[in-house]
Amino acid sequence: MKFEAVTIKDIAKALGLSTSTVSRALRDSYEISPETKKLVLEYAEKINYHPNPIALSLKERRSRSIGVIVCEIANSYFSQIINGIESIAYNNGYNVIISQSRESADREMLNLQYLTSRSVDGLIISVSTETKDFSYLKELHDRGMPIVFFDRIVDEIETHKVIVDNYKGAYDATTHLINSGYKRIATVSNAPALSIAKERLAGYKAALTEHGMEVDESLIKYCAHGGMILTEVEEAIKELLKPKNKPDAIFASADKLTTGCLRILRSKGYTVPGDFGLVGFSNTDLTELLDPPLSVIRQPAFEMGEVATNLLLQLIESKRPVTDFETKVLTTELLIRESTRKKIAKTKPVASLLKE
Amino acid sequence: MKFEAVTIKDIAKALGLSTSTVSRALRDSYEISPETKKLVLEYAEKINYHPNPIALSLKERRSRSIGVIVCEIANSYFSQIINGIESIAYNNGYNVIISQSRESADREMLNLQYLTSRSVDGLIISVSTETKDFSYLKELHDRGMPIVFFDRIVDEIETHKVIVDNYKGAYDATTHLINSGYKRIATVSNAPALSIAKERLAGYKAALTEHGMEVDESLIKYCAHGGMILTEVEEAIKELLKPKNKPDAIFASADKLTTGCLRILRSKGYTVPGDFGLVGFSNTDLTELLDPPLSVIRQPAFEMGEVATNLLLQLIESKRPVTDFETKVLTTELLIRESTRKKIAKTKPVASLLKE
DNA sequence: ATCGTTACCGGGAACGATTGCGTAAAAAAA
DNA sequence: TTTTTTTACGCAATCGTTCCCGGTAACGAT
Repeated sequence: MKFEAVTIKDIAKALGLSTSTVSRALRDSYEISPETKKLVLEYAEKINYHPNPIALSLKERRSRSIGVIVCEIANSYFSQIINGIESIAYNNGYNVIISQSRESADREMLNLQYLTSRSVDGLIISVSTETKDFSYLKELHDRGMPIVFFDRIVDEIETHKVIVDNYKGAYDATTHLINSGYKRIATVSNAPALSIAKERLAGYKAALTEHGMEVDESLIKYCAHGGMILTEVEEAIKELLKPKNKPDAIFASADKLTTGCLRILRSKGYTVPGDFGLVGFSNTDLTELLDPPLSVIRQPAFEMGEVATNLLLQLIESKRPVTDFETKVLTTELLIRESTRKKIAKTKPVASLLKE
Repeated sequence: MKFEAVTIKDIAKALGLSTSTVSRALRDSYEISPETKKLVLEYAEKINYHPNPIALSLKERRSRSIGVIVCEIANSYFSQIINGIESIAYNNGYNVIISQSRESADREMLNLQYLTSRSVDGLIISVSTETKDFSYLKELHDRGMPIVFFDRIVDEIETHKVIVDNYKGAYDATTHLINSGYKRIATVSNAPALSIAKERLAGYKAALTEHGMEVDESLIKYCAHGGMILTEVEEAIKELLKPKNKPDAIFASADKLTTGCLRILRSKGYTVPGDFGLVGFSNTDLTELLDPPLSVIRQPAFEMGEVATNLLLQLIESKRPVTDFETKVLTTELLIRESTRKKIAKTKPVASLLKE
C-alpha cells in the first residue's frame, strides 16, 4: 500500500502554471507576481501540499537526518541522552535514526554501514566496549562525515567530543567512601580499553593514594561488557570475595555495573552498606527507591545529548571543513544515600524522596 | 561539510559504459554479458559503491523507514518495545525513526506531521494520554498510510493492533491482592479515556465483585499523565488517604504509576507491604531490587514490538489494500514479590534474584 | 521607431537510480 | 547467402524539486 502525496506538478496542472513558477511562488521568489503567489499559496494550503523531503534530499545531497549509535536504548543513561539529542535535532528539522551496538563491534560496524548507506548527514556515537579497530570510523571521518563522540570517545579521531569529568566523578565517589570510613575499596570497572574506564580508574586510584591508601590491583576487576552480561559481574564479585582480606566497599564504574553489583551482593545474602559500601555511576531515577537507596554519581545525560547535537549540527552546516575541534567536559553530581553509610541509620531519611 | 559518495555514473564513466548497463550489471540482469558484469562488480567493489537509498526512495516512492511514536523513550516498557521494533525492522532493511509525544496531544500531532512529511512507509503508535481527537490519524489511515497500534490503541480506527490481555493482567493482580488477605483495595489508574485504563479497570472491578467485594468508586483514582507528573500521583494518594476507611492495598495500572506510588508512600513514611500492599504494571528490571521488591504485572514488551513490526511490514508490503485486520493479544505475567506479602517475612528470599 | 528595463513566467537540465524500448552486431537457422 | 533470432548494450523517461537560462510582453526613454 502506498500513501499518495500531492506534488508541485498537481498544483501546476490545476492552476495552469509551470512547475518552476509554482516552486518559486512557494519559496516566495521576487520574480513571481503577488497575485500568482497568492493563488499558488492558497491552493497549496487547500490541497495540503508538503514538499517531498526525499526529492529535496536528492537534490541538495543531504538527508536532514542524523544517525545515533549507542550500545543499548533500554538504559536510563542512553535514553536520557537520546532525549537530549532528539530535542535539539527536532527543533532544527532533523530526524534521528537510532541503532544499538549491544556492545558488539560487529553490530556497530553493521550499523555504521547501514547508517552511512542511508546517507545520514552526521553521526553521534558512543562506541561499544568491544571495539578495538577504529579504522572504519576514521576512514569515514576522513572522507568528510561529520562525527561527534560522547561518553566512550575515540582518542585517535580528531573531532568534537562530549564527556563528563570522569576522573573527578570517580575521585569524588572514592573520596566519599574513604571519608565514610571504608578501608578497603574495590572497583568494578568497564572494559579497560574504554576511555571512560581509564579515566574513572585513574580518579579512583588518585583518591586512594592521595588519602594515603595503597592501590591493590587485586581489588580492581573488569567486566568486558560493562554489566550487560550479569554473569561477568557475578564473576568479578566472586573474585573480590576470594582473598581473606575482602574489600569493605565497592565503586562501580557504570550504570549496569552499579545495579549489577547490588543484585549480586543481595543474591549472595550480603547487606549494603552493612557488609559492603556501594557507590557507582548511575542515571536511573529509581536508585533512591532501591534497597538500600544507592549513592550514585549522576551524569547530566540530557544535557550531554543536547550539547553533542549542537556540535554536530554546527559541523554539518559549516561551509568549510572544520579543523578546530573541542571536547566539552560536563560535571557529574554525587548523590549520597544509604548505600555508603557505614553505620546503618535506623531511621531512613524520607524528605528528599520527592525530589524528581 | 558533505560526504561525497560514489554514484553509478562514476562507474559508467570509468568503464566506458552507460549507466543502464552498470545498473543492470549490478542487479545481475540476464541481458548483461558475464564479462561486463564481472568488470562492473569488481570495480564497484573496489571503489566501495553503495546505491543511493534516497534516489531509490524517490523512484520507488517508498522510504524503507517506519515511524514510531511513543510517549517517552526513557521508560523501560517503551524502550523494550523499541528494541523489538528495531530488531525486526533492521532485519528487513527498514530503519526506524522514533519520536516522543511526552503525553501531549499537540506534540503527537506535530510528530505525526513530521513523520509523514518525511514520508515514512508506515507508523507504529501508542497514543498519548491526552489525545482525544483521532481525526488526523483516521484521515491518514484512510489515505492509505499503514498504521499499527500497540498498548494504547484507538478503537475508532480499523487496523492491526497489538496489546496484552489487560483485563486479565489487572484481574490476576487484584485477585492476588485479595488472596493475600487485603480487604480494601484501591487502584491508581491512567487517564480514563485510554483503552488500557478501561480494560485494566474492568479487570480490577471484576476481580473485586467475583470475590464478593464491592467496588468503591472513592478508591479509584486517575492520573491524567500516567505517572509522568509525580504530583498527580501524590494528589491521588493524598485523596486515597483522606477518608477514615483507608485502603490497605493499591493496584497501580502503569509503570510510572507503580514506582510513583512507591515513591510517594515511602516519602510519607508509610511502609510497603506493612501499611499498604502494592502491585502494578511494570517492566523495569529493577523492581526486585527495590525496597520492598515489587510484585508486578510484566508485559512481553520486546515481543510486542516484534509482533507490531511484523504486522506493519505485512501491511506495507501488501499489494492490495488490506481490509482484514487482526488484534494480537499477548499474555502478561504476574511476578510475586515482597510488596504484596501482607505478613512481613523476616528472611528475604534471595534465590530468585539472579534470574534475568 | 528603436532600444533598454523591468516584471513574469516557462523550458529543461540536473540529483541517482531503474526500466521499457530500440537496435547494432553476432550467432543461428533457413 | 539470406533471414531470423539472440545477445548485449544504449537512449530516454521517470520519481519531485530546484534553478539556470531563456523568452515575451509592456513601458519609458531616446
